[in-house]
Amino acid sequence: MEEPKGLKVIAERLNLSESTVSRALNDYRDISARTKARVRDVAEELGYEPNTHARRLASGKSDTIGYILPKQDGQLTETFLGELMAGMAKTLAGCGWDLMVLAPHSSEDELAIFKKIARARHVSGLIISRTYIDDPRFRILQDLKIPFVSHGRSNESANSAWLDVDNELAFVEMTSYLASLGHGRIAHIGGAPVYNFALQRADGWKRGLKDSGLKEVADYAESTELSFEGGNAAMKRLLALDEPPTAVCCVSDVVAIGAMRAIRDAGYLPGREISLVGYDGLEIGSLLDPPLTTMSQPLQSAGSRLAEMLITIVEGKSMPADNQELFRASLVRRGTANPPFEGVPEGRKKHRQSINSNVGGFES
Amino acid sequence: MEEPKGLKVIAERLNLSESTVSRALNDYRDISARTKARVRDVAEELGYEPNTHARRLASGKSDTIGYILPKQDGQLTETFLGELMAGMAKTLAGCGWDLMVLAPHSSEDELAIFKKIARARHVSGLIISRTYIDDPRFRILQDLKIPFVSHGRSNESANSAWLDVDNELAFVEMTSYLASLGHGRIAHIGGAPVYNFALQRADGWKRGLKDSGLKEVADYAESTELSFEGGNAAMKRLLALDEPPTAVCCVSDVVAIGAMRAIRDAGYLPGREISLVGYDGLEIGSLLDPPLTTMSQPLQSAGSRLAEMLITIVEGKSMPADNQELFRASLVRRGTANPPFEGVPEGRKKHRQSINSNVGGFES
DNA sequence: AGTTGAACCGAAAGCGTTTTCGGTTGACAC
DNA sequence: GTGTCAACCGAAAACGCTTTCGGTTCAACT
Repeated sequence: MEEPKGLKVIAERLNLSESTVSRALNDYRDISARTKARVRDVAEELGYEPNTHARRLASGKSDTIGYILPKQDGQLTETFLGELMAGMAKTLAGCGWDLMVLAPHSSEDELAIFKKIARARHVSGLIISRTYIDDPRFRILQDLKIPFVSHGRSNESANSAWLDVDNELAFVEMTSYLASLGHGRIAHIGGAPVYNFALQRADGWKRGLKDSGLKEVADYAESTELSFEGGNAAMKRLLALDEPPTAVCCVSDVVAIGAMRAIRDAGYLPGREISLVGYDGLEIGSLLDPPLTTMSQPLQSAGSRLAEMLITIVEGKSMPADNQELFRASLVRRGTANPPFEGVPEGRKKHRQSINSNVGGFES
Repeated sequence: MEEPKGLKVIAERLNLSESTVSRALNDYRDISARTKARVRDVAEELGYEPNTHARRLASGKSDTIGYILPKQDGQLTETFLGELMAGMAKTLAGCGWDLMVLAPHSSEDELAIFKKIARARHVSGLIISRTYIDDPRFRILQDLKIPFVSHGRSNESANSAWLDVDNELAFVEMTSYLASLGHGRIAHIGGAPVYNFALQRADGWKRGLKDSGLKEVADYAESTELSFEGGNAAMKRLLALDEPPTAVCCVSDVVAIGAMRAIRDAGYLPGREISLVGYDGLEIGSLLDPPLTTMSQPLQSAGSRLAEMLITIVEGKSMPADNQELFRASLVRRGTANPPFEGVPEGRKKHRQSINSNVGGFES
């Protein structure tokens, strides 16, 4: 049972040296095809698996990349983690690389992790997400010479590698879509202006308004935290305006769901008196009543692409700045975006009316 | 800039041998306290970080555990991944261990991963989840002598390590709770009877019925896939019964949400004519209308505990069978579980009534 | 004075690869 | 027959750490 493993045994079996076996396995070109074949056969037969640590020590490579888990501050914002990581892990595995996850407790902890990696080099590249508009991590990682790619852009990302969704375009489309339905008073509930995507989405909304020939009303630009309560509160403020919007672009599905609730509580029906569109494409949105119209982004492929990009960078096959990709979100039409309601505006005052009587009626 | 790192420099600086430095850093007891302190100081000053691969090669340990990502077959079932993994990663990091994630494409691929690990030993332990009632992985991992702990039990888990939620107890409590509210006709929408948790939850429901002196009606035991559609379909079947239940225990929140929709579509209001309770404690449930009553399980701490258990097993400090822990789920009272509706049973025929008029009214 | 035994530390042998550097062939040309 | 050049392969030195095994020193007992 205690068979001595390693290159050694397979070398002895073939009367070859260990170095030859090693080079055969690694497909060096100064080994004859015949020898390679013989080596491979025996390796296969013996179920040989090289010792990862020895290999990495000798080669000086780590074949490992790390993914920094976003802090679990929000609640269900992490719905996408599974898919994203699966995407990364699979393509990495395809290249013989490993995926290590790092979960910093705090920002200082994150920095400590960076420093450790810079020295120990046991992780040869990093993927970060949840980028801020001004994100110090870009500078830090560059200074530490740690290869990385970010899921999301930043002001600092001009010459680093990133993959992002075209948030601005998504919100241009979203806004234009609502305008094309006939809406003229389109508001925006955005996220805290520290996150870069929040900024981009707000910009997209503004551009969408302009493209549609609508003017931007200052009161229609709300900003809130990325939560149900945040969306709820923001929507309440919008509803309290003298001239409330007839449609709302929400920075995320969660915020949109909060807004839906506020709309309901005010006696309206989301998608009828007030249309709204979310962002993220959460499955859960389709279970709502009415189902939430939203923009969805690719995740599995994003994870996969992030991994690919990082590998080429780590291997020096491409420069970071040459790896900047924009994915595109796509509109998922469900039930909450419809032409403006032509009915009695007084509905607003009747709080307990039969607002939900046409459940599901939008989907048919 | 190219300072030679390693034990060597710090040894030279102190006129010590590398071996002494190594042992000082690793807190061997045959090194004087004074020397240890000096070594540590210099190490600190130099920002020394041991080379992971060299260390692992020499020591024969890998200090790494792997987590097998559950297959992404379902849709939003992976909501918990972020929290769980954060829990694992953090406690592992505290012990100097790494977390590697593995994402098998298929069952065969999973097996291949196991085999590779068994040989390469670059991962010294595994955490698996989504256990089946008859789960071949337990045998395989034992045969391959790979230390592991499962998140969830199985028929095969008698003498292996696991951490699970007491699913049965949770459903006993859930059922009893509904009974205590006055319900006499309590149904169950369960999951596919391959998953162990599905079985346990069904058992809990049965025991809960018995404990409450209710008899088990065969028609009330539904089984379906873990999705919105599954819950929806199952609920429709229940509603079509001559004597539909007045309350339903659902195997998951997602299923419960599907069921809610079916209830609505039939012209009832979830939580009024028909009560229901979900399971998982998804935040999203609180955003529904009415908010979903559910059982929630601890996740971050589960991840943390899983990691702790596995470490002690890998280090040989405890036997797998001595690491079996049952966590407890807790009832989250929201809006969908209430005393039986005393109103007109004819409500059932009026499809388009004002069913949503008392939105939120259950929570005050 | 001799013995014992902690208490400390150094030398050196690994750990299992990769990789550089030569060395040995044999073929082919001159 | 000497030289040349590929084509192949082996020896051996890393890689940076851990760990075993002794060896020295010095205090404390006989």
